Amino acid sequence: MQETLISDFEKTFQQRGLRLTQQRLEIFKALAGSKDHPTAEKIYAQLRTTMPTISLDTVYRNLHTLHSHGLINRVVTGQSQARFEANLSPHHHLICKICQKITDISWQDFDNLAPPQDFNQWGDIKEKQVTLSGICKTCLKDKKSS
Amino acid sequence: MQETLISDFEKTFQQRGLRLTQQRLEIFKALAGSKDHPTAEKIYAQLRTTMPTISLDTVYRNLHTLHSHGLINRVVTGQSQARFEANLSPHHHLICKICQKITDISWQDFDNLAPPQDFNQWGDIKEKQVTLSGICKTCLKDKKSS
DNA sequence: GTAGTTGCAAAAAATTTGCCCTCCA
DNA sequence: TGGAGGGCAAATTTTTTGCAACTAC
Repeated sequence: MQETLISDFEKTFQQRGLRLTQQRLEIFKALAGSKDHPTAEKIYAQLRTTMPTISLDTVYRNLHTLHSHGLINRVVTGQSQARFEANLSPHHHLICKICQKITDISWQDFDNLAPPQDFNQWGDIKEKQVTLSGICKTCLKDKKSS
Repeated sequence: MQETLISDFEKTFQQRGLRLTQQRLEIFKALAGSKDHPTAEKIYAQLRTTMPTISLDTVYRNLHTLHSHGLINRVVTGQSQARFEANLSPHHHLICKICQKITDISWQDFDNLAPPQDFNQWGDIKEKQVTLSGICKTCLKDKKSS
């Protein structure tokens, strides 16, 4: 399943005339292999352990490239630090206001809900997604004990 | 209606022991009186015309203060620059991927939809909101003509 | 070979902080 | 009048860019 993702990734690269560099592959693999919607800094820190020469600007540059080619998503949050994910299938997010942890969720009933007609006057709607925010179990416990 | 907002604002300040300074009032009024979900920079630029001595850090500081006291919202977006609004009633947003314009929308059917039970295991959900993104009419036209 | 990419360093953009003076409660 | 808040400048944080060297195609 991960391999499928990666071979799709390689194909898309060829189609677009982008070069498949080691760095790009590693950045994508890091995203595809994690569930925590990492920041650029986090990806950088992780990759440095196995690829000590990679630079932070390469991570930023490629997150931007991958995003603009629709290969990764930038998560819609209320934070200023960008968070990314390789999961492109429609889904939604739960965000903890304290620890900023992001959890993927699916919400079938919402997905089946058609937006009101008049939204179409606005223009061309490409994505609809729900952001739920609050305080996660772990942070609730921490609050009580402190 | 704006006056109600502002008097609520003043009351909340008293209750919390926060001081009602000219700057805070102007920042709040700028937000309450605009529909475009401005950034800190935009508010600063606007206020400078009538209050030339206000500083950008005061704007930032107070947006943070107002937000942490629940008097304003930070809009959930996929941008890194923070956008704010004084509209605290539950509503949703349409965001243009090109010009970044944010439009308020209401979506009754969604508001009536209860989140799946199992989301509650996650913790305490405080807000649920929809972000629709795409390309607005104006940007669609610009694309065609270019 | 050569255009697209990288790493380095520096710059830019966005936001926060320390310090001292001011002004609101 | 005491202390929260403002303005200034400097620092941090997050992200972008210019450029020479490098490498995938």
